Amino acid sequence: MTINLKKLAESLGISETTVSRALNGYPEVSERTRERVLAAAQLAGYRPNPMARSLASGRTNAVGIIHPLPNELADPMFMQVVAGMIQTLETRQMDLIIAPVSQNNEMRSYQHMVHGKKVDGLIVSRTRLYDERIAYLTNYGLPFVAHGRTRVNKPHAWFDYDNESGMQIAVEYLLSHNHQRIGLISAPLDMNFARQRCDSFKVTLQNNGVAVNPAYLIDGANDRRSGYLAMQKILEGPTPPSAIIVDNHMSGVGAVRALLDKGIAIGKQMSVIVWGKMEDSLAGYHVTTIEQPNPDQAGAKMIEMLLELQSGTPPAELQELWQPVLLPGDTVSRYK
Amino acid sequence: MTINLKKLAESLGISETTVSRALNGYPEVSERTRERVLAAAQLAGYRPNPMARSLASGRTNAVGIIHPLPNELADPMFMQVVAGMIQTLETRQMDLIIAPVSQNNEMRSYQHMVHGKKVDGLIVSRTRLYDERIAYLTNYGLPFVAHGRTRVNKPHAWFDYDNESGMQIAVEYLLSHNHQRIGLISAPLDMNFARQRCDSFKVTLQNNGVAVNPAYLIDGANDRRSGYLAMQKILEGPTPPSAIIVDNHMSGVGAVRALLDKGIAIGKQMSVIVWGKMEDSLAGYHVTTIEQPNPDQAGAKMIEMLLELQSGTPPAELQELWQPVLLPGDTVSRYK
DNA sequence: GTGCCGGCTCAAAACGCTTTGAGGAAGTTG
DNA sequence: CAACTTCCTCAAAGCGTTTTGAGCCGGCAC
Repeated sequence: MTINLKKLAESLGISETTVSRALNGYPEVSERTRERVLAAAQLAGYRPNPMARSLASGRTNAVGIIHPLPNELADPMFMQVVAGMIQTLETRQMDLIIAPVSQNNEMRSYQHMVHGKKVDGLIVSRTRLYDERIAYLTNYGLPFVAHGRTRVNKPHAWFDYDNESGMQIAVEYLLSHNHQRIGLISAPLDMNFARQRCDSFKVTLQNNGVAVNPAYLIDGANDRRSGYLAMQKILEGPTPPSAIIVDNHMSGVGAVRALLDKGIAIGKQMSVIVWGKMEDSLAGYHVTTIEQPNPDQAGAKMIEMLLELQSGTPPAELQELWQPVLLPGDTVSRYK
Repeated sequence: MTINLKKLAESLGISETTVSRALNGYPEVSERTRERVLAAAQLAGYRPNPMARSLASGRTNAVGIIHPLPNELADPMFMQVVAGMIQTLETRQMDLIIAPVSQNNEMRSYQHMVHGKKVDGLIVSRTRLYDERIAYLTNYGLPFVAHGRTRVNKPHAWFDYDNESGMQIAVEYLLSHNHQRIGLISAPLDMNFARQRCDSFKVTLQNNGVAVNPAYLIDGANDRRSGYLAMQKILEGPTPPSAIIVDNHMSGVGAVRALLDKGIAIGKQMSVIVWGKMEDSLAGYHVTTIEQPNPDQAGAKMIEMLLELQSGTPPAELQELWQPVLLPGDTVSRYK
């Protein structure tokens, strides 16, 4: 049926070894032979069987990313990161395998991928404070790059945007606009990014001599509904804040929606900063955001880090922190 | 390092054959032996190597779905479909592999997956009128289920929502609200769903004695920006329509945004129906929509169809058409 | 007691590739 | 011209499974 190495070798009157080497660019093959082989392979439409290849070589030429459904994939920024990864992988003829997974089976999925030797390396997204997955991968010895840091004893490779400085910028921006009562809507605090942002939020306020009001701090999920509810709850208090920071895109969409529903003038009655690009989807508002620039390059960077890891660079040397920036919109105004 | 069949068999003093059979539930193994094997495997933490398994058996226990980046994945309905697929696959211990792909390399990706024998079957999403992918898969003989129909000579398995009837419902709903000048914003017409909806749009109008005004028909991409521009263009005409149907979610978001920006009262000055769930993201409006119910069950159904296909059911018997429904919101009012 | 059948088990041959270790044919050196 | 390289090529041994075909053993029918 399909053509394989053996047939190809036979048709050329050459051994399988030589053909394999010619195709894979090994130096111990004469130029003349290589050309003959390549031409014949091309002509015959030969494609090596990846299963056989991995079985024999122990490599898979694929990197994986395991993703909780369905929320996460909806984040436009995440998709751009993935796009960047793919582009980098394509140039190296490697695959990206996204294994989506329903909430609870996450660890099972990791074990499956790792133990099943489906991939040479893994991208771990949305790191948690104490991350079981990272402990597992470290222990197993499979190369991986974490999208976000985590608290773990052995150093690992990670890529992250600076959550602390980003939050500091946001808070100080609001302070400089005279706001004193500032609220924060967080993703679950066992996620590392949420924790870091929350901590930085508190520290920055304190450093500026502003007391933190616990009633202004709400953590939920990172989805629309949760953002909506959080905003509702904040508005119900006796003295609502004059400005709100939302630490993730999806909750941001929900929170803005809650304000709209309550008929509150965004940017006038209530200033809003959301973490993550908001596009132009929000009711004519151009939301002031903390952005993580160049997500596609971030994706590319993570893949490059993974490849370096595979070629022996120690994880401790592969840690990358990029700076977020504040992008002013029309949802923050001076408090009077 | 890791344990394999051979070691397991040795430790039990049994042949590899028998162990393999015991684990895979073949009947030619005595109950006593099977129990011993299962216990030992469990204890040793044995997991068969999927590469070796596929190489030997020719099966992969995985189904694939190739997805253009980045737009498509952002559609919330699509994510629900995927979630449904995963759940069904999990019960059968199978994997879903999403291979994201940058726009142009789509065919290359298909060839890679198919020829590379990475999957036992494929879900083809967003079918086009004349679909190269489907021709390729049909020709190659790999089982696949198309999400959407296509024009092709050999019958294939497909799942679809009834585009014609859905559009008919939408148009007649507007007609019954006294609208006569009705516009349509379409996804690219080489996509099957867009074509069918557009055709049905025209037919329904004509059947009701209303002439089709070509100036009211705009097709673009299925993304936000395109929807925004399309709506702008429609509004610029000398006699804009009094009602608009948008045939896809992403364009719908953009189109509504355009109306907001122009300060046009949605549901009063301009009635709007969008195809696909709009959630609660849109500026306080509850958009009237044509919905495709139970997307998760749709995903499950598609996987089941694929499995049936693999066990020999002819493709012609695996064609499923579900009915969309109109969900009234507050963006359509009676035309006076 | 012979023949046969059913229930278990096994050795060996795939599956399609990579990699190792060996070796032949030139070319180079003394 | 022998000895040593260097360059290229090859046969064979894996990689970890599944699957095929054969064989053994006990029981049952004649």
